[in-house]
Amino acid sequence: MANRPVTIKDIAEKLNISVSTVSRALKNNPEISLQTRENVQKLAKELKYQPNPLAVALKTKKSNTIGVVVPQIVSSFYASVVKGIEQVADEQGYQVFVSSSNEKMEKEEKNVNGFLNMRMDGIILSLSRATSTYDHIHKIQDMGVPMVLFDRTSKELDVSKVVADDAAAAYTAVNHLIDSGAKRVAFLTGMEYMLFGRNRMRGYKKALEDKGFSLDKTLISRCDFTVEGAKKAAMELLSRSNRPDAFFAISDDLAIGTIAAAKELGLRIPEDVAVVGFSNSRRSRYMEPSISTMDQNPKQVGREAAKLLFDQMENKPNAKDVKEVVVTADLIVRTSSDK
Amino acid sequence: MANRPVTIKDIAEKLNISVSTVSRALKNNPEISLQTRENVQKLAKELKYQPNPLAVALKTKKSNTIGVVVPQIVSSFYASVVKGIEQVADEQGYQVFVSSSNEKMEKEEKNVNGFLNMRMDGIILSLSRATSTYDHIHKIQDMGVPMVLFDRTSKELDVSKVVADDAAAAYTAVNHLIDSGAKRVAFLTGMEYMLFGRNRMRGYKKALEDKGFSLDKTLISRCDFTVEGAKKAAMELLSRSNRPDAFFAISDDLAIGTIAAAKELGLRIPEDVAVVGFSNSRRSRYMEPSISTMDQNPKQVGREAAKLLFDQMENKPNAKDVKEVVVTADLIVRTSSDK
DNA sequence: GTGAAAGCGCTAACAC
DNA sequence: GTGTTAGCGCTTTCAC
Repeated sequence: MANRPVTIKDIAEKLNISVSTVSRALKNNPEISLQTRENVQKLAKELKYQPNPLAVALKTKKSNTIGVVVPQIVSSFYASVVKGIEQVADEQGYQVFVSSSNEKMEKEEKNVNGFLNMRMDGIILSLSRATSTYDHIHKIQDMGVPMVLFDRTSKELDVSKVVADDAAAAYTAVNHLIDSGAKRVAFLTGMEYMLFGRNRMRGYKKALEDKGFSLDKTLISRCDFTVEGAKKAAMELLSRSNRPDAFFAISDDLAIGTIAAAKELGLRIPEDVAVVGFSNSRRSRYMEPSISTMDQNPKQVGREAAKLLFDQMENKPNAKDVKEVVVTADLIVRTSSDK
Repeated sequence: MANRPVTIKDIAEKLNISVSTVSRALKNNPEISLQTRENVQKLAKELKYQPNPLAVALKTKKSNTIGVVVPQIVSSFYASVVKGIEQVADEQGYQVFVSSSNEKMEKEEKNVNGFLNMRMDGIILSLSRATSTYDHIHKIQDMGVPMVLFDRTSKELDVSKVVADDAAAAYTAVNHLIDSGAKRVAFLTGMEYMLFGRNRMRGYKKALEDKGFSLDKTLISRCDFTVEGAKKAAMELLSRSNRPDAFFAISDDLAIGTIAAAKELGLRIPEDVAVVGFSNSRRSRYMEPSISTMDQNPKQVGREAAKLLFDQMENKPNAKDVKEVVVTADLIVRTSSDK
């Protein structure tokens, strides 16, 4: 048991050469004779030699790893973002480590420090809800470690970012509803403090305006951010005499609630009331084949963030510039399922 | 920019003492005079000294980290398990690193090797669907690294495991339905190769038997593992003259499909047809307040796995024994929502 | 009570 | 083409 891992020194001794020669031969350094290189590589394979990344990192101050800090791991949005990051990191031969802040600033700081201490070569992070000071973020910058923020960012931070264009997505969604014949599009949103809610409302209003509709404030409804809350709110709207003929709901839960309300009232979807929901997860799309959704493209967010990070790490021209990438959501149109 | 991290040596020089003294003082070693200890610790704080875990790990062959390999990160089940692991690791002062195999054996091996190379002190792993050989698992054992398997395990592996008791959960669920008045409980499951499906079926049959019901095979329905598939299957069952008055569905998607079918047929839930679903995610529970679900307790799975791992790491008596912990699911009973 | 020295596994000047 | 040496930041004998 407890096999000691084989080191470069073991190889050197067996071959009666020096460790530096082994080190060079392993990296196929042309200064070393082909003969020696082959011998070394062959033996390394036989012995199942694996370089000790700790030693390498300690020496070179590079670990070939990147760290990702997300507010929560139990979230299909963040999970998909991570997947996107992993894809491009994989291509670059980097390992990805993920840790979650659980929406706590304290944990976020701990995670960041852990990554920094581990000498990770780059950090991708989405701020926790509780994060109010940015010392740990500045520390990353002070240490010269490449960093990219995504989704939950802050204007106060002078860092490259990847965000979703919520207003544009809402604009697309509402346009789609109107183009499909809707005359009275309701907007179902959450509490006012939600930034993306405000942005999506902006897109909603802009779309109405551009289509020549006047804004009917009674069609805007706020509810708590749950299926039940949405259902209640939608029930109210749909029970009116001049009920809306379409809904744009800013989350998948709200869309689900809306559908439930419509069904309970015996309204057909999308004939009587069309619905576009906003979605992070595939599930909500499958739940109700008759509604269209805006897909936030979380994987794309991850890919873009990773690309930005690698640009910085590779020190490409202008890599140090602070960039902001906007990922737009896709409208996934579903036609009514055949019964 | 690029602030060089402060080292033990920096402290030693400023205080005109040796690095070894600093090292000892930092760990509050009583051999060092209180005076010196205080000086060192004070300066360390001022300078924001952070030990370099790479150097420590290289020297001590201990990294104070544990690695978790999951088949997928986009899954509320695994995400919750990770959360449970993080909770107990946190208490022990360990950092947790997560990586996902994406259901590929190749990636799983890579992840394991990465963790091993990083000298992680323990590994918690759930096998990918594609894993067919166990060399990488045996390697962990050969290196004497503590390990715990969870959820997707293998009888061939002589390792501590944490699993869910699917049969017991199904037994509880079906009992609940019968106790609530059901006379004809349907069982909605997926393909035969799904081990947990078979186990849940066992519990279903056992519950019927213990309640004195004879098994009606026409009430067992297999469908593909999607909402639509379930809906179709449930429609068929519910359209019969002697339709079931209750369903036990082995996943949340299947429960959702069942509900959709019942509603489409104008049947009330739970009055006309009661449903118990199996669930990993909170969402499905909120979606339909009138159905009860079995909650797999994923967080508990994580906590148990971590506990088992730390037992091994701390070399407690009998720690080397291979243990198997069974986590049972909770029945979450929901009563019909008030309209 | 403190210091000197060795060494963890590796890389990279600098020799020759 | 290859070896020698120093050193990354830390811990840990072994001295005194």
